[in-house]
Amino acid sequence: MKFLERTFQLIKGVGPWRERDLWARGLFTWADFEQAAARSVVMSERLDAELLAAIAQARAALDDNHLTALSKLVPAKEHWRLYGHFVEHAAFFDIEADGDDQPTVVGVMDHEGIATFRRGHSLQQLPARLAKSPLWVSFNGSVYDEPALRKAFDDFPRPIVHIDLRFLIRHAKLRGGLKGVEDAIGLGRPPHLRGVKGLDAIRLWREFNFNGDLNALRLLTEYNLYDAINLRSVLEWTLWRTAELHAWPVTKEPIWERGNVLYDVSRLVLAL
DNA sequence: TAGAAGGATCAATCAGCCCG
DNA sequence: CGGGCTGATTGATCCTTCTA
Repeated sequence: MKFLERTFQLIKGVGPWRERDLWARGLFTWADFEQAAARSVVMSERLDAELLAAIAQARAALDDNHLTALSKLVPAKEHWRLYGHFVEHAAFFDIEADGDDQPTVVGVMDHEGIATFRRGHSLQQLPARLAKSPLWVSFNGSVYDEPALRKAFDDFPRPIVHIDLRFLIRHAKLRGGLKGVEDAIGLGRPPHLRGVKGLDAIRLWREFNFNGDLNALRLLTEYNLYDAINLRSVLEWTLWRTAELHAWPVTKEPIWERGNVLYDVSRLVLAL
């Protein structure tokens, strides 16, 4: 799906309003605009010239896989459009915490696969792992997870782009928490994970930490990894649905299948 | 070309929301 | 609950266009 080249919000002077206006005039992509601007004035001489230059810059940055340059050209609100071009550089992550917002178990899925990090064991390796991915995906992570991690670590890495699904799902006319969204789009979880919620994570951690209950840790870890993994399904579903709602032509790319990764989850949990 | 009006973006403020 | 960012809202500013 080509989302990036359908936005014109690349310069000061073109916001959501002008963009909608261009779409309404039949200009949907950068190429459409370039053709129209070559024939006559589209917005104004000055804005046309600036937008043409910005489009050229964006094209060049795309060719170079230059995420930093692109993230500066496109307003943060539209950063989700970059995902399709940088799937290989994305990290999906979710944290569990104790009652004091101290991270206990953190799940990550990136190009290398899935990984779990736990306080008192492997949590110190988390910053290095996340630092490998310049694009982060989370649910409410810009509000909760990232600040909590920043508080827990002296020098925590920063992403170049952080896509927070909490706000993105509104593009697909959805609201609510991650679990609710999963239900709404028919994304399943195994029976023993149904009904487990964020607040249960606090209890499960205590049962492991104070009583050494290994089953509690297993359940907590599995729950956490499902949170992280399902982010990808929810994100891709949301993008697909957004395209559908806008009637953007969609080249049918199947939504990511979790199968192989779910097998890895079982292995990882059993190895605890 | 100059002045003014209209319209769109931008900046600041506020409440809502979802995380553990 | 406590935290804190996003998105909606409102007011201010900039740009463009119209008229003479």
